[in-house]
Amino acid sequence: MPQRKPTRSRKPPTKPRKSASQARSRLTVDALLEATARILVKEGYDRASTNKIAMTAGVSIGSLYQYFPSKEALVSAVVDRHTREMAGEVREALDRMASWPVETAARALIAAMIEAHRVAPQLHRILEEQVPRVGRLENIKALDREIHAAVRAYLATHANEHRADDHDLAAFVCVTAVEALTHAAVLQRPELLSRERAGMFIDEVTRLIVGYLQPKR
Amino acid sequence: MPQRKPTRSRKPPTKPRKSASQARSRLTVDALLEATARILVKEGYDRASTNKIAMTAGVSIGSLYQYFPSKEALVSAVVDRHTREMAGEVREALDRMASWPVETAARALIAAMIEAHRVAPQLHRILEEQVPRVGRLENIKALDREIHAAVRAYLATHANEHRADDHDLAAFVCVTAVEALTHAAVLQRPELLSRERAGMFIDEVTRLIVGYLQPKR
Amino acid sequence: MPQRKPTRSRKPPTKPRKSASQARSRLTVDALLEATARILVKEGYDRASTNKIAMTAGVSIGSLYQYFPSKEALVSAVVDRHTREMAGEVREALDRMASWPVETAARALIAAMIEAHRVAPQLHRILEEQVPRVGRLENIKALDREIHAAVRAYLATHANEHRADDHDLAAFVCVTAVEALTHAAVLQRPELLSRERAGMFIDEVTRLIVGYLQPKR
Amino acid sequence: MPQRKPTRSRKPPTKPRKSASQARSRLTVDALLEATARILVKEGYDRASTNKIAMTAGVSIGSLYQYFPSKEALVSAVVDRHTREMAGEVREALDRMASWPVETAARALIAAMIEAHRVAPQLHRILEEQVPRVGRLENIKALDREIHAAVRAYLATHANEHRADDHDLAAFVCVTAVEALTHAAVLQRPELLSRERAGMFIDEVTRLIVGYLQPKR
DNA sequence: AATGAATGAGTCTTCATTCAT
DNA sequence: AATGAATGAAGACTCATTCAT
Repeated sequence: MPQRKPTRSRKPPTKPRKSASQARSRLTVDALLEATARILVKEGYDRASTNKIAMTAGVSIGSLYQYFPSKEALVSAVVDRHTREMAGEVREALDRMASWPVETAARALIAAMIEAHRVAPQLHRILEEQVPRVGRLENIKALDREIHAAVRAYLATHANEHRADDHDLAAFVCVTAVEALTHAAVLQRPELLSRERAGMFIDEVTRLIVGYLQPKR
Repeated sequence: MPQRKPTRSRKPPTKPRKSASQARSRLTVDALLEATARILVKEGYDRASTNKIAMTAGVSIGSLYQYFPSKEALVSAVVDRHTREMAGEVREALDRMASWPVETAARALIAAMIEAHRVAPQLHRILEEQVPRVGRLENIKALDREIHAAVRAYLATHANEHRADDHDLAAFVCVTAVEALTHAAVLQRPELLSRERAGMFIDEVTRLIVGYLQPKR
Repeated sequence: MPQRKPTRSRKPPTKPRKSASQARSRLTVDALLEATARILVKEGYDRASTNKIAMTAGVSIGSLYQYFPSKEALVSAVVDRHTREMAGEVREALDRMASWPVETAARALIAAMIEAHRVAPQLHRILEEQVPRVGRLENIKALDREIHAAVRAYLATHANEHRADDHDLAAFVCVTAVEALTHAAVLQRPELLSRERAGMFIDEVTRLIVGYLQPKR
Repeated sequence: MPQRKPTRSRKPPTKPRKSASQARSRLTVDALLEATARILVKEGYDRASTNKIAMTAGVSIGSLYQYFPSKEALVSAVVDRHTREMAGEVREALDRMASWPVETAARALIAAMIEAHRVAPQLHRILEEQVPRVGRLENIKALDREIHAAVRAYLATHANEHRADDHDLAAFVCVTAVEALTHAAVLQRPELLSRERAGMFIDEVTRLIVGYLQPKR
């Protein structure tokens, strides 16, 4: 990622310089985000110095500050990117499952969340643990709320397929439990998610949710 | 190792000579632990400077270092104290419930964990999130493992009362879910734990666990 | 490892682009070494705080640590520079005198050592006295050993011109004595080294050495 | 050395308390000087903290400051004691040798100086190297000057037994050389001073001095 | 636009010294 | 007199950020 970009472009400046420089900017920004993520994981928030990040990105510290006005802004951008990446999987599942029966829906959501957590589990942990403290980087929580709202909506729509009265509370219980299990599995018991055993783990969590929501009978 | 001068004065003093100096030390240490906890919560680990802690404790920085040889030692002492406080409740419940049927046992443990989390929820979060990174302050994790082991043992003993085959996995699921819910409730939904609603929340979590473990029929 | 941008501009620049920044660095480093030496002399090793050094150098403390990773490294650099400066004179004399008769050789070496000590006598003292303790900054001792070895070799080669049997011991006596006298003269009796009297002092020390080495008859 | 002195004296206060306490004071002061010397050698001047000294002496830091108003005063006392101890040997030799012929006198003085340096060579080094810088602890230099004066006087008295015109200069040369050799031998070549070889070393240094002072023919 | 030298507030920690007990 | 808890100035060093080139 210390991209050595061509100092001179092959062709006579047919294309507007702006474009060229924009592409360059893009590369620089990407390199910075990449480096930040990597160092965040390796060193933790406070030991991740902007100088080290710039160096790792193969960029001068001056350039870093050209693109991000502060360390916080930089980390914030990493959070954004990461959240966006995770959100995709989950949102799709949420959309798809809207009309499915409880067990199928639960299984789908759980699988999606596990998948989402696999994107960058260690980065996820760091961001979740160390970043909140920095300030109002509510970005991650937003996804949480989104999921929560979707699940609550699902429970309302499918009210006759489960025994929960308080949909908000039930959504809280389900989402919190699934998140925690996903998180813990990825970070503490990765072996549970191996190709062979992942299905079993999903079954188990599904059972937890289904058992909880099951019609009183 | 300087000389301990005679603790006893000629005649048994009416009041236990809690040795003025010792009492003073105790106060200083307590003030420091208190201040550390408070600042840890308010500022996070890295923003919690020893100077600020000393100032908040109304104690000179020199005194701080007289009692704690480093920032880490100070935080470590806070962790110890906090863990000890939390552990009491939970251990008792674990002991008591050993012979109880699943539902009763689950309810007891859940109630105990909620109670334990009420001691200092925000401090708990900070310690759990930020302290590991500092070092091998495994103190908190130890409690976790202890609970996990106890639950696994319980499941083994009561094997015929539930449907779980893999006791380790089941314990992982139960403990992780209960912990997460407790944690989340305390931190994000304190209203769930109000006098009137707490019972309902406990019911709900108990249902989650019981539904998960219930005999297949 | 940040990217080295093309050092060459399109056309060979008229002036060697001593890269403004490099020149600046050089200046900073020099200022720091200078300031360190000065403060070392004025205050001694431990009173020489890095902050004071930076201030004296007209440089920020941050810059100091940009170039020297620790106080010890800074002092070490001063030692290096000083030793290198002193070594020149002496080494030349050692080379030259290899084939000369005892008296001439002694006189040459003594003169060279006095000259070497004149470079920065007070700094020399501080470095010699206080720096060893800090670490294995053996840099100065190395010069000593070098001189000692050269003198021993000289005595071996010219064995028939003197009465010493144990060349190692004789070298130890000669070098220690000459060093001490040089040192003491520079520091305690600078008047002995004034233009008019320096010759006399050299004569005297030469006599000491020659008298010691003289053939038994 | 953490002397446990009796808290209550055996006998009814027949003796004036003052005396008792004076003896105690003496002991405390001695313990402090001893501890200071030891720590000075082991840790160097700046790392020798008064707290550590007090602890080593088995005395409270408060007591230390009762007897010595500052760290400098404490070290100064150690210097005094050490100088006094060294001075004895040398002064005696200086007295004795006053009427002796050059060679005998030289040998006696040299032997005495070696003996003096043997008292506490490492302490000697520390005091000589690190203490001057602290301040006007001229105490050691005083002994030097005393020796120098005595030697100059000797040379004047025995003017016809040697070739030196400038007695001051000759004394400077002799004393500086002998001191340096003694010092260097003790610290760097202790093997030279072993029972068997010490005589040889004394011979050698004597030859240096005698060769230097010998009548022109 | 990029560079990287420079900045300096702020961090942890030590230690000589004071003073209430 | 002794004790040792408390003090706080000062030191080495880090790192987010600025700015001249």
